[in-house]
Amino acid sequence: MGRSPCCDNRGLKRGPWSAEEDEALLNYINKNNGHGSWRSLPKLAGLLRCGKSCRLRWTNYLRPDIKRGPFTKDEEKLIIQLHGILGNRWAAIASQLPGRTDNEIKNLWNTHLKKRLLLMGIDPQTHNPVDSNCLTSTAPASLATRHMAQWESARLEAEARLSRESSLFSQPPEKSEPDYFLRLWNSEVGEAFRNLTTVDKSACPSPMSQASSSTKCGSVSAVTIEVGNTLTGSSTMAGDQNEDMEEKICQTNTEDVGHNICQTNTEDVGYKICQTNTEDLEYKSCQTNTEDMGYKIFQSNTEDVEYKPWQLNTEDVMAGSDSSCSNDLEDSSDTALQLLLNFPINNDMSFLEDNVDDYAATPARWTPNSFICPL
DNA sequence: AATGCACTCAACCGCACATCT
DNA sequence: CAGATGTGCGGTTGAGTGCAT
Repeated sequence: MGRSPCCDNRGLKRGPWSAEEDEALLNYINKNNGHGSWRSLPKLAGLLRCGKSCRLRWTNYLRPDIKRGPFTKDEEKLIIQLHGILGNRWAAIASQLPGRTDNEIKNLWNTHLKKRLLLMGIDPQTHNPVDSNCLTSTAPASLATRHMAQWESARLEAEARLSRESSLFSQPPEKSEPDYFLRLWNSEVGEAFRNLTTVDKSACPSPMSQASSSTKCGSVSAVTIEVGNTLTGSSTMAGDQNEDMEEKICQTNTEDVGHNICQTNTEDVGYKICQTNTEDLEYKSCQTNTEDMGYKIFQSNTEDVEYKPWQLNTEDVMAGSDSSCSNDLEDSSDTALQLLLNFPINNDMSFLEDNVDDYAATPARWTPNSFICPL
């Protein structure tokens, strides 16, 4: 490959692994209940490879929990969503896709997903619409622009909230906000929200595809989600004033989607993000108090189903799961990742249901309307 | 059939960070 | 605290493969 070796591996084998080498590596790891030191492993396992090569072979190929086979559409959608949040942090993205390796996801992105986004007129790096001059003649530019503008709105809103809230805590997630998103996503609140969306799927396929499948979701007339959490960044902070700050995301019906995110604080910072329908976008967001944070999650629909992952006070939270204890910040901005992953209702990725070849071959199918509401 | 091109994916490299001494 | 060592990550490469000419 024209580069100098990363370590002194003169005399060591390189290139594709043979079945014998795989077997030797597997046998060693199985015998020793783990790989131990990667550097010493090759000698101990009788392999003429460097430790790095062994580690790579194990993590990307031999590991027993590797999922084989092509990526599903859901996995591809999730990768695109996560990439919009995390960027090229393949390992972080892979952590959200059990059985998939960072290498695999990276390859998928570079060989498939990136091209698809480009064909849609979306910059795969920024997830923003590319310059109109660069759009292909067949790409639904205006649609991509609108969708990505919403995506960007949600992202900026979440980032603004993160930035604002990080200043409220003693240990702000300065080092890596993407990790913060992942912690949120993996926290109890995140899980609760995923459950909500899963339940919601029974009535409506997914938050992401609600717009595209609106005609099939007429029974759902109102969905309200509140995130409830009294957890604060400091144990000395009061946790019984949940009402002072609340988040509401309301979907009034499937045709006329509305989000109402309210947050007012002592500095009277106000955000407005409100989406009234698929064509007319408006978002509202206001924060009422910086000291007292409370989130509620509940979902009500025509059957009056409510979900309340409610945490009444700090002690309750601290006595909860490890994910709650590990980082208070996980719950301080629980709607941030939620916003990013579920907020842009119109961030329809139904194009994943069709392959690029179809798109290129029959651009007439890809009118904005058919993109929003595919047959 | 031979050749060239495009694509895929396993593997490599260098860097950054964490941990150890 | 500083240097050494180990590990993980992201970017990149190139062998293998399939398809078009």
